[in-house]
Amino acid sequence: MRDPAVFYITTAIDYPNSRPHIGTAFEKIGADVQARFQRMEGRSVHFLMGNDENTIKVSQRAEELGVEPQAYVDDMARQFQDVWKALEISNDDFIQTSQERHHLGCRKFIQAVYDAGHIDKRAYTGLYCTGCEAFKTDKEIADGKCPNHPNLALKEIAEENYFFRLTDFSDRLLAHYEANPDFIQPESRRNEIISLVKEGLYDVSISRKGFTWGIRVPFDDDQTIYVWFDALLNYITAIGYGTDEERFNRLWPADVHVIGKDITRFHCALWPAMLMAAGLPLPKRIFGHGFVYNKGAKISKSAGTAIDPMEVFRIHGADPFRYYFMKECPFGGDGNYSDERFAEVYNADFANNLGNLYSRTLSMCVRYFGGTLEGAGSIDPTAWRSGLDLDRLVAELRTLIGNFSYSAALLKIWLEILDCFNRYIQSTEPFKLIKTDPEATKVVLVNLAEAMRVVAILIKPFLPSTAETFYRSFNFGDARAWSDVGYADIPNRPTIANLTVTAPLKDGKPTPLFPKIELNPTAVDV
RNA sequence: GGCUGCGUAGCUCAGUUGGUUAGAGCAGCGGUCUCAUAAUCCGCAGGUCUCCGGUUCGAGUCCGGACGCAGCUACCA
Repeated sequence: MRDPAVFYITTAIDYPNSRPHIGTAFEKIGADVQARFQRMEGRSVHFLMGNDENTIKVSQRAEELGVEPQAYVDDMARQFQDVWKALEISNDDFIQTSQERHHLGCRKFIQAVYDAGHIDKRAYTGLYCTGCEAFKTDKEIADGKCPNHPNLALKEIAEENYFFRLTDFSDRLLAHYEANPDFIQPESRRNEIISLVKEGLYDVSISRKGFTWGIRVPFDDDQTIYVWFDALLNYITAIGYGTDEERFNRLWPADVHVIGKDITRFHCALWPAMLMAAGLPLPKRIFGHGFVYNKGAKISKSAGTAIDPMEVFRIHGADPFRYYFMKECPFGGDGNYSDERFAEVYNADFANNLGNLYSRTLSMCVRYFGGTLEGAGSIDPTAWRSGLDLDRLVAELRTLIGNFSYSAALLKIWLEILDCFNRYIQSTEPFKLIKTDPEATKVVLVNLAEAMRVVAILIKPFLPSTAETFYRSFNFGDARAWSDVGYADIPNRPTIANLTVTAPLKDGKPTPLFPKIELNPTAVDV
């Protein structure tokens, strides 16, 4: 039995044919929020990401560029990781499927499945383009021709390939879905997969002949392992399958595979069947997230004013970017991006609300008390949240985040915590109170500082930088290190005698964290 | 063509096993405050829940159909 404190989470590995785009980023952010949250809950998290490099397209692309495939994929892997780092993705590992650990694990796996009798050799018939020197799938064919070589006729060629007997696992798969209702999420995806399997699966071709880039089939040197059979295995080869069994047993099975809704079938049908064939345990959960559509940008692109969503975080920072997608696009469903919508959300939720709370709180502490609230430790800091059932709220948030309901969680934090925070200031009016009763004002400000601390913890999984900035704006870290703080710390203020503003100030005022986006006045049609 | 999902306020979405006047945020409008990034706070307005039919004492919620949108249909998140 695996240690229940371990939490192993993965994302889909990406094709390095092009740079990371908004869809891939959406997935990584969603998985990252979960990873960060689980760490805060005290789990020993292992968060894996990677690139899918054993495809024909990689070798073709490398050839076009005149570089070695390995050099090409290494460069792309570096570029991907640069982006993930800029988005504050906290993955613990990044696998490239061209790495030796993956090759060794794949060969061991396919051999095990072969030995167990689930793989056999059959004729594969497909349309072959002599120009590309490759088989073409239906999708790659336009009007019966290869789009790259429209003058050449496609040839129907039969080739001996290895097939995985997926069909044999239909009943066991259905039984597993039945026994484990949470295996596939959200619910709609689960229904789709069940009906897919009920309609009948096909045995799948898992090898190809005559390629040099890729993983050799151990029991047949002429063949390389083909796409999905190789790609899915990254989840186990990355953690030591075939190279470090002790580590593998410590981490497997995965707690959740975070994937796009388009590849649920591979993860929910093929992958479990492969694991069954090899006698390995199945992952506990597979979450198929939705897609982000880029409607607004498409429209404004023609006007030449579009900002590539992937540039947004370079302009406004990773946190507003992360917030936008986690709040505006329900993770299990689809969402949209547009420059206008981004600006609206940013201004309303970041500039006017979150960032402004930071400014007004710190500025009053500095202005009225020189930045130090003496004797804060003996002041009750719960008045700001009177009328709010914080314990209940935190419990709800934990459930929501654990279920990937990020947009609902963020909505709740803004609506119930931040609004409560603002209303407390409004009702106590410390800016008036200071003229008549400095002691009472101090009590209010100690409460505001405490609200800052609570907000910092609540937003930590979503907005790591902002959360840290909030927490470090007072000297809370002297009593409880930021890196250790989790939702369990929310009810317990660390014991600090004097609260001090430690945030950087300029002319006695904090620098606005999120300067408003000035909206271009919309052109008026006359 | 087949399968799946969706269609609720100007925009983005909540609406639990059908049950009282359909909810929220943003945008809009009016007022208020001045600590703060002209932010906050209070209030107002805004919906024949795509359409047609059915089941029911009662339907946004269930059933059938129409229209529209999206995804998948076996190697693109």
